[in-house]
Amino acid sequence: MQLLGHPVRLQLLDVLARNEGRVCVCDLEAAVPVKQPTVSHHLRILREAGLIDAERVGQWMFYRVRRDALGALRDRIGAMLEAFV
Amino acid sequence: MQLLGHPVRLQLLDVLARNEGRVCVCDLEAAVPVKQPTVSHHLRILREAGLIDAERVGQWMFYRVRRDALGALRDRIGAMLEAFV
DNA sequence: TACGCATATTGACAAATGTCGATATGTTAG
DNA sequence: CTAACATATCGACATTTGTCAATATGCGTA
Repeated sequence: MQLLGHPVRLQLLDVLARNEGRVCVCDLEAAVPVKQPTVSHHLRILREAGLIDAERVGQWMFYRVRRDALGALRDRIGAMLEAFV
Repeated sequence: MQLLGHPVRLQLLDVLARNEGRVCVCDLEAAVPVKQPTVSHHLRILREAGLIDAERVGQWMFYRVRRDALGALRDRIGAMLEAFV
């Protein structure tokens, strides 16, 4: 849950979700108010959580959302909140 | 979002959601692995976020979930995640 | 009034998290 | 092979967040 509690990570997910295909780090970096090492840091967190995955293409790394994982997360969070309502 | 990112707050919400009426701090304290001042701290955070509210009854404070607010939060989070999927 | 109880607040400290500069790793082009 | 580029990792530091002991506040009772 605290994965989604950071604005930079939400922005990254947002950009990745909008761009159907893959996005390189350089583009993500441009979309977010932190420097490149920090972008890599957040990308790693998202990747280790299984929400995105990465693929090397030439000298670039391309990331994309795992819509299945995000769907499952949405379901889990929805169920949790539903139990509170 | 980071409101829901702390286990103690989730436990508090859980207890409050289960008990339809009101729950006093002493009962909440028993349900959670932190000391009383910390419970008060988290309760304040939840209250300031509008997710619960408090009422004084004699020497006790009774808390209860605001199911409307949690419903609204669920909807907002759901919509957000839906946009990512 | 004074005492005891329930909760809140304060202040200090600890732990977790975020950030960045410097540098390492891997890639392509010449 | 070397240079230039893209990204990752490291290490130090700053910020945020969580925690608790001590204390304050508010209420009921004698």
